[in-house]
Amino acid sequence: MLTFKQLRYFVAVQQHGHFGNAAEEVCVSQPALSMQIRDLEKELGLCLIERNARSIRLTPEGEEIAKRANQILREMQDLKAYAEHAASPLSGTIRLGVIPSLAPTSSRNCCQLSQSSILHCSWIFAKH
Amino acid sequence: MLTFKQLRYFVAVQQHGHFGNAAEEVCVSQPALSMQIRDLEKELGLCLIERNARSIRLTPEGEEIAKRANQILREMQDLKAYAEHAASPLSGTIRLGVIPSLAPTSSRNCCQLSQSSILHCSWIFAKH
DNA sequence: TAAAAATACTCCATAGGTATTTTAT
DNA sequence: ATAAAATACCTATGGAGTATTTTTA
Repeated sequence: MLTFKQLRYFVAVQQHGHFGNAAEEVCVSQPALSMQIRDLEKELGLCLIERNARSIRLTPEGEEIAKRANQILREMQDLKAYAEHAASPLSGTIRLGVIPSLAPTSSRNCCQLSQSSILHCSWIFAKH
Repeated sequence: MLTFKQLRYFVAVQQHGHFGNAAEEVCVSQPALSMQIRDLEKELGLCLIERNARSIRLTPEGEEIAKRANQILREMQDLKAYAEHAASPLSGTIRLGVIPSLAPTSSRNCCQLSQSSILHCSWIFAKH
């Protein structure tokens, strides 16, 4: 099955043009990364990388796949970022309650409290 | 680590509103799917699904994650589709050679061969 | 000859399956 | 009482590491 790991490793290879360095970047051994790249090529039925012993170059198909992989990885990061944001205790819809006597009638439901009022407020945070 | 599999299983749950049916859809047992969903929620630090024994509903965060997951899965499929297309023996840039004697000088590099000429052609496909 | 990727081999983590339990209606 | 998800437990697959080999410039 096509996996994110494979895409991550492949993008690392694209960026470094070097299996060893790419492996270091993603914190695995060079053989581990090689295997994942191999599985990816097998999975897609494509040769993604031209190996020339001294240097590495992506095939045209490899370039296209890399572009798409990068996009997918970005969206994955966005998803994670959204989750972190949503998980934060200060996120979500917040209902803010103020002791009525501190807020002049005219300013209820507005942002018209004096500084001293604010200093004496009871802040009631309710996660939506 | 956040995985493609987790997103697939989660989207299946969204679509079926039922762990068991979702599991069947993705061809794994219900416990296997439950575990992956659990891992996903743990990974994201979010509750994605409200379990109410008789029914299931996504949380607001779950809905948002599902939307993003669907988008990612679609791009993943696009990537695979592209790969299949690129892997096809008839894809890529094709250079077509014709025995000169069969093609009138005037029509070289054009599509002006007679039917009989075409029938006698040597077709030379060279994958770019 | 040297640098880099591929291969061989071993080990452990984890994904998945079956059986069972828990929970809420 | 029943339907559905969670948990427990076991097994097997495969992913990762180390050591080594192959390849080509």
